[in-house]
Amino acid sequence: MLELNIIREKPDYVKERLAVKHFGQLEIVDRIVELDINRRSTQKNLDDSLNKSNTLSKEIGALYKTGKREEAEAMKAQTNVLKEQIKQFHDDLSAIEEELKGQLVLLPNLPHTSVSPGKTPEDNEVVRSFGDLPEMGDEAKPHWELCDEYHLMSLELGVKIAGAGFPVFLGQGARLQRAMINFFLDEARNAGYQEIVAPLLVNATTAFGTCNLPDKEGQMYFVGEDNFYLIPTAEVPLTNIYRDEILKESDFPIKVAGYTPCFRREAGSYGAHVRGLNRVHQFDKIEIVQIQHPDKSYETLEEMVVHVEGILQKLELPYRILRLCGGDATFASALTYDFETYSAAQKRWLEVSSVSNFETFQSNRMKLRFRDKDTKKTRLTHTLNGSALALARIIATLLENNQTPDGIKIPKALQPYTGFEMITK
RNA sequence: GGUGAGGUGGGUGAGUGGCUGAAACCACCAGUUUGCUAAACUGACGUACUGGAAACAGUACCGCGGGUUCGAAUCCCGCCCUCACCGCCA
Repeated sequence: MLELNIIREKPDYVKERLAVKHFGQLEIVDRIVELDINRRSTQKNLDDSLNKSNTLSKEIGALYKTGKREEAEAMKAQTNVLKEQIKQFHDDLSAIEEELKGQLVLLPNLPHTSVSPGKTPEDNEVVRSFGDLPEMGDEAKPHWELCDEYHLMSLELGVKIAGAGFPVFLGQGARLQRAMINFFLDEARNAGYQEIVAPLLVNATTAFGTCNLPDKEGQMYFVGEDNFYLIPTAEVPLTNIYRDEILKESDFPIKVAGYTPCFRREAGSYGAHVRGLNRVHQFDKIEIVQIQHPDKSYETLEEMVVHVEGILQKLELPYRILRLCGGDATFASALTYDFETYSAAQKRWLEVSSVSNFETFQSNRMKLRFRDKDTKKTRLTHTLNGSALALARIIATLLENNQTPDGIKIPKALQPYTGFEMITK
């Protein structure tokens, strides 16, 4: 949620930046400015009326105390008019605030100045690439064939147990998965992140805090019986740990990491390129989250990018980093880097990580503040997060790129975790 | 699931209709004292909104929402949550 004072002070600048994200409903900005003015004058009226009412009440109390009953009774009549006014102003204010919040929640975050105004994924800027693309020719098998051949994963079994898009990992496939989880968590811990195990079900307030509600409501599984949402990413519980907090500057940076399964309905996204593990309803992910001082958040973003790169390099996977253009960036982020690894058999890049700075967009919703040591006032923090890493697709790439006639090679860094060097039949 | 108790500031906890935005104590912060540390002493010490250049002033908030009353942390109603015991259970 954008900060109201930016909209109030620089509505044209806000519109200009929103245009970079190809946000069409710029009239919302004008409506917000209008509502804000109404809100303030109504607030003033309410406060003034309340002030009169409070003053009268005190006088009445004093009169009773000194035994002047008749005078007190006479004064009570005056309060009736005030009471009606107060009720009216109060109702008006509530209505205005409700609409204001409703409008505010519709605006996406303003993009960072480095974000290009492109529209589609093709317009994303490749920041850098690493590693040589594997050349395997046409006999390279896609990971879904490899999974069958080596009995690593079954989507059919998932259908039997749950439904389409719920993979069941088997034997060496399951062990590979567990190895990666441990490897990624160790990497995060070595980089200074506190490891956290958080709930997989969250309430609506939490989902709102990280902007998953109302913006992406249809993307989350909802447990109606108890009004819980299944988390689409650990970002949701991990960031909300700090909701409604006022931090000290010495608390920065807060670095937490957690492994969780992630649940996504992925409504409406079916087709040829979502085969196998490319897009599933449940996958495992290690998420890193940082809460940082506004002056340092972009340094932190770079640090997180370097962290993800380090993992991909240890896994010996060719990757590239994209700076998302305005049209492809997510609703809440100011700047996002996507990481893609190249899958040899599918001959395409697969997104395996997304690292973002949300600036104050989430913290404003969460009322996550810190006390500025100079001004002593509270300010909103910046929040950042990134996948380090998302599992299902990493496994897809790894299987495809490391296939040999004798089996599938496990990268050296992972071998201590898997306990085997090669996946064999 | 059943029964009972309770939700007050960072923490403990007082407060049953006006003098309470809220005692006291603890913690935190600043300072004094002190070879250092500790202790002791002094002071400051909630959040948000509105008006104001600021100083400052007004308003709201004692789980949330409504109600009674001139006036509610305090009385009434609904909801949420927590704790204890019993039952069930990994």
